[in-house]
Amino acid sequence: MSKLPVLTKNREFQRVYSKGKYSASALLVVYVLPNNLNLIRVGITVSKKIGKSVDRNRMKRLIRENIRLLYGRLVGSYDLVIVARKADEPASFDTVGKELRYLLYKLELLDKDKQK
RNA sequence: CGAGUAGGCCGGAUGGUCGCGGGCGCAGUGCUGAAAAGCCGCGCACGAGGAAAGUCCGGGCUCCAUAGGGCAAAGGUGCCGGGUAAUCCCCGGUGAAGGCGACUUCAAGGAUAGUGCAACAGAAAUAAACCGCCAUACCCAUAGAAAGGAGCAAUCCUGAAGGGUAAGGUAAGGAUGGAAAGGCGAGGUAAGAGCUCACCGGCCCCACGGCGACGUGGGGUGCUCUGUAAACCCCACCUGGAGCAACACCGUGACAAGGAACAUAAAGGGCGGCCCGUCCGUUCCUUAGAGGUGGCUGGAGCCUUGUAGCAAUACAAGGCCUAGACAGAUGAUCAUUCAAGACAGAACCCGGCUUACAGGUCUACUCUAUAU
Repeated sequence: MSKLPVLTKNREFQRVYSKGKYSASALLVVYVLPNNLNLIRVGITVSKKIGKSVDRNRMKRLIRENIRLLYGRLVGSYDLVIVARKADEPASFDTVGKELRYLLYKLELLDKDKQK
């Protein structure tokens, strides 16, 4: 599998926020905007509201790992921005994965037939 | 054995599978390219901390200012000596305070340069006679009196020599206070007072020891001297400003702003689906610098040994290369194990300080008890 394509520029994030659709759950918000690159790019944002840098890094890693595992099942040509929301307890790998699958399915990005 | 003091070290471990970051090597054609090279692929080892944190000090480095120097302002530092690139840091001392002790703590110059402040309490707060004590003069009293206490009063109670007034003396005593006119004892006196004396303390001088802070000893001086300088201030010394988003280079002309011309209302689109509402036109010019590369890790570097030094540290020899990202790399899962894992994530780099921290471990020393 090739490297995970990511969003890097602040401009791209702003475009997805302002023009894209979104869906939210307890821990996450996912923004989606179609692009014409014929691939799916992902950006992850964890603000300082989440906690100290150790907690923010932890959250990012959990999201990134889950995206990596789900990437082969994503269909279409989109830019995604995943925003972490403030939680009372530190999230586990499984709850992040569960919410992410739920949100992506709601946004019709997840192909249910392509189960591994 | 128990209680304690000081300092150092570690900060879960091992293995499997999948994955990430930069580096090196390979293949050289699957893609881009004229090439260099890049992407992709394979392999290899490496990949967060003792505080990476707070950004509180000190430097390196970069740009700006500056002939050199001085003065002033502003800020900082403040016992002595040493260390260092440098410091408000470190080491070794001195003094003071605390502890039986190992040891710990200290923003430790100047209060006769000047100014300010000292609440409350207390008789009085930088200077003092409110009470008390005392001799003198006058008056009352010297026997159930005067004065004192109880009672509206008559009167009763206590009890045996004193009491009141005046103008004085006196800082020994007085439930205050952070601080009360050096402390304590003796002499002295009407009562007292450094008034006199011994000891302690203060101040001044001398000698000796020490580079010095200072210490020890001797002599002199009765000594009128409150605290506060993290209050102003005085004295001595130090300091140009801004920071890696610095700065240098390559560079597209994005987004945006302003102006001019055309159009000014329809369609369409965004604001999660609908309604309402609201926003969005095109061309040219000017201002604008998207993006990328370097800076970016080999350095006041780390380890070992030796020499000098009480030490901080310096020097020498040998060995080592140990993160370098730019939406920002350490994760997921399985197994085993133990003491069941705290605080916490590099962002130009060092030296310090401060703060946070589960637990483990080592060394030196002190005290007490027991035993020998």
